[in-house]
Amino acid sequence: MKTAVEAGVAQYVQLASVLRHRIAQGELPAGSRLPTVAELADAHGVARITARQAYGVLAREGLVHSARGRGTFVADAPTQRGAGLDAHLRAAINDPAAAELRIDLIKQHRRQPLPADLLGPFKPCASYDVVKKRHIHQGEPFCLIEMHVDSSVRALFPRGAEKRHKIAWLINQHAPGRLHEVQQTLSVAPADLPLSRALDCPFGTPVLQMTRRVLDRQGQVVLAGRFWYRGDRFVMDQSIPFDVWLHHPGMVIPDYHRAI
Amino acid sequence: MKTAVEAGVAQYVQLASVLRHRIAQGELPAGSRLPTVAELADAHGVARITARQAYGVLAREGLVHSARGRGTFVADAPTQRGAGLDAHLRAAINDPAAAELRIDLIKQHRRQPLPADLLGPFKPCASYDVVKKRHIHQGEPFCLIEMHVDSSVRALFPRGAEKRHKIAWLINQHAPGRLHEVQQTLSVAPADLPLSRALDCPFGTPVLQMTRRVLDRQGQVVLAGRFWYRGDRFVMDQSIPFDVWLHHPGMVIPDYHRAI
DNA sequence: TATCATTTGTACGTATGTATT
DNA sequence: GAATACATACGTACAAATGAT
Repeated sequence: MKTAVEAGVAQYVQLASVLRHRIAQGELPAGSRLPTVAELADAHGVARITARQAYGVLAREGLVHSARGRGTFVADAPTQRGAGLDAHLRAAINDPAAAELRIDLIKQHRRQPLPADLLGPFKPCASYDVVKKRHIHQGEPFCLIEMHVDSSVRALFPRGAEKRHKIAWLINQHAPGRLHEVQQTLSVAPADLPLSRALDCPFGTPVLQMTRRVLDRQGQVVLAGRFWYRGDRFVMDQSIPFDVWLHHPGMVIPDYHRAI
Repeated sequence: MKTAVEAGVAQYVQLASVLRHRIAQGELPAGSRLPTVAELADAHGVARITARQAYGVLAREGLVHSARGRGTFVADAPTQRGAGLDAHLRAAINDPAAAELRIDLIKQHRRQPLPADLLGPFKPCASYDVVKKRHIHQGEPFCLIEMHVDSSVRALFPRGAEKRHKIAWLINQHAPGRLHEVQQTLSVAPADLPLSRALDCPFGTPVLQMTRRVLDRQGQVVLAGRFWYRGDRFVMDQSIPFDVWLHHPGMVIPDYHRAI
């Protein structure tokens, strides 16, 4: 074999993932004609068989269909819609008060300590309740979440409230004014095996990983969580005052002091 | 072969990803002893060579080390590679005034109109200068950028200033107080061919894509840009006042009106 | 109808990577 | 480590379906 760009992952799988993404984003609209196998192969510098296998993967997923002599086409109703085009999914991700959202509780633990990496350089509460859950939109999971909530705040929630609402929203409802600042760190990774199962996406596809802390005025970590978003379902919208953005106060970067 | 859990991905890569995940989660703490190759192989129903290859992947990543006759162990300081621990790269990404940053100008155009998707529902300036560039850290590109700057503001910059400073910082220096609000949208994608070349990363690897608008008090788009970050070099740190985050004002989502 | 270019689908031979026993 | 089998990837070639001439 020549040089597998990324050893261990077949080229046709990688090529398929790029095309899958373009279809989901609407760059290749429903019904449109895709490049011929020869064109696709030449464009990416792979053998025709490899390009055809990539189309085969997408065809089995129902995203494209091929016809001898005519070409390969994007399916009429591509089932997978990217978040960029789905306003409700976009709201489910970005709106703390999002309503059109199903929550699938996986596991709960009471009165746990907060892991050191979630605490960071801040003050912990006495103990935390841990909630593992998935957020579901139109029957498909788009986010896996591990939440750590101050146990004493969690005690204020009505029974089963976590099944219907996001936790930050619940805290704001039952302890209004308590939360003061959101700190979050975003990064990107390929899905490993457990994650690809939890999010029901192919192994190795891009995933957005976020850790988030919500602090009160005293700098105590009231809420901390880890989030994993399916890459093809992730769109984050933000609006930040310029001076806040410019000075990014609270930026938690060890060993770094700006020279101004 | 038996049954590949996920076709197109080698089993040893999948197995390695499971172990990597457990190490990252702390289930397999630093210094702890891992199962023998035979145990690991039996536990997952794979051949011993396959299990050994999985350990080989992790060993090359510095996550584990093996010693003949003793066994395989989680590394003492599980070196998390990537941007997470590189404070200067992290600053190069997040700090508008970042200094330790090389800028590679690719192309420039003067007096262009602003593309509709970058303008959004806002007011445009008369014309924009376009700057295509790459940001380089330690000799390696980590970000490809296409910037559109209000031509009249750009005219204030000293010659060649774009080679040394980020553009938002330049605007703030030469037109202080002009910028008012940052709006950005983040999404995730696999790298297509041109992008993988520009960022010098393998085809199909995760990339973070961002579009950013910076508005003045009148709601005019003074600066707009598209950013593509290599996934393995991307870490974004944010700190947002809770009430700003809760109401995410200016969230630009078409066709969505919250029911409160 | 017949012919042609286009395009998918199938096949062969070879080489290498992966996985099993 | 050896023998074996399968998957991936390359190049090439050709058959079959399609649409246009």
